[in-house]
Amino acid sequence: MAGTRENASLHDRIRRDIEGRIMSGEWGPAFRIPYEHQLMEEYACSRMTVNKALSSLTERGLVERRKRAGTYVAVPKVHRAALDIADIRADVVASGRRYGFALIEQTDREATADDRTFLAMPRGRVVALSCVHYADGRPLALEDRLINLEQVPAAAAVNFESEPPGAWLMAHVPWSDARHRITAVNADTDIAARLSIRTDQACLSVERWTWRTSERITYVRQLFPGDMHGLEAAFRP
Amino acid sequence: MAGTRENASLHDRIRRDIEGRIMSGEWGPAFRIPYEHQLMEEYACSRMTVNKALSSLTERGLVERRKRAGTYVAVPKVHRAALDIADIRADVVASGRRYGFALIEQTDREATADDRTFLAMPRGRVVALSCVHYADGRPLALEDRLINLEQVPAAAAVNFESEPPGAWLMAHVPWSDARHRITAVNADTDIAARLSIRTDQACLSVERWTWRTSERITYVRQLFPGDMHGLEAAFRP
DNA sequence: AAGTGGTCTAGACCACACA
DNA sequence: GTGTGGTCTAGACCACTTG
Repeated sequence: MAGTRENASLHDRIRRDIEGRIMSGEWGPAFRIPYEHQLMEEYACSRMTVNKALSSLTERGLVERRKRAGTYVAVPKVHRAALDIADIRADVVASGRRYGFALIEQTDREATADDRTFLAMPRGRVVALSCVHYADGRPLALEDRLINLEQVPAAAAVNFESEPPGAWLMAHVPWSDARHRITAVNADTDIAARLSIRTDQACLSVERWTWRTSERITYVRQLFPGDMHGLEAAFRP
Repeated sequence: MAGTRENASLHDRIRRDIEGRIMSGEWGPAFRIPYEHQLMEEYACSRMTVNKALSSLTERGLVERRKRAGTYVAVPKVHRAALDIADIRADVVASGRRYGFALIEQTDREATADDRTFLAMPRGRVVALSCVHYADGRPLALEDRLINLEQVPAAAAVNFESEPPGAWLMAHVPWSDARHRITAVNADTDIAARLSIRTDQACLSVERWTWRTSERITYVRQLFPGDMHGLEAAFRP
């Protein structure tokens, strides 16, 4: 077992040790991990240090702790993946491609019935946007967005021709929560025309509802040609 | 500000307080959060307690800490979403639907060139599986899977007609890391036949490579009809 | 040079779940 | 009851970074 990191804190080393034993299968699911007092002796440290390591493992879902019973290796039930959905412009620029942006439509209107559903607002004004993101000159994504003007009045004064709405919102509006829905859809003729793909081409649809406290800030649907874009997700943050 | 939870630990309350100030926009991006010593006085507690709250916020990506400089509200750069990809059988059962499973093919073979690429193995034997998952009698997903027999020799003796491979692996094989790739693809005639959908129907493709330490355990691709299945992701791990 | 956060200690009391 | 983990204290030393 070469390659153990030297420059790590003690609680980090304890965590890695236990993690290693779990990952290798040495300590299988439902195995009872030594009590904190035993680990204290083993590592010759205080209980807080041991506790920090075990708490970290609990947060990561690798172990389960029950008072009086002890700490057990968890039986994994799901693949928990961390999906980093970046602002499209930042994503394109970061990958060294040339970013382009075209605003199709920007309207400021009293919320329609659909708008009110998507933004869970009883009434008020919204900004509705349609735009296309380009990477190296090719259409990368078609974006349809609603912004709740009751929550983000400043959005009414922004000209989204110069700055993509996602980037503007990310930088100017604090948000606390978001839900994503990822599906696959066939391009209709309109979508196909916007994205320069054939009708019926499979597209990845990423929908996102963004909250601040209990109020919805924005709803967005981004459509990516299926052959041009995939979401990559790594296991656990 | 009603509704503050009473039965929470102190570090939890501190974390929520700060979280609330950030979410509400009161403390915007790049705002300097009070020093730990100030928070100690404000909450009349020890530094460790304050530190625990701030460390938690750091892990969640809401603040950034720099020695000598202080703690600052982070500028969010990505939407980090936690994607829980459950074992399909568990998922179907949990949603109250009837689960069905059909094994199409199970072969035990010397790894082909493709197999070796997917599993990053120089040589050895693999199990290759094709199967269909059903929910309430309708095809929900087409699954193609490779299992590295060098790493999971027990898989050679399993009859996957009675137990879906995903469920078996989840319960029997410890794994430490996984990568996911999510794309949209058009169904070819073969896929369409297996899933009882029309050719060209958009499908959600979820590919997963699973590691244990540095060895790859399994590769799987699951295809869901785009109109039958979406992935839901919540903000934050 | 000084002040920040990172880490750690050696105790302590408590709630809770199990025997 | 008893022993577990959950939480907290009042200190301490250190590394790092910035003024």
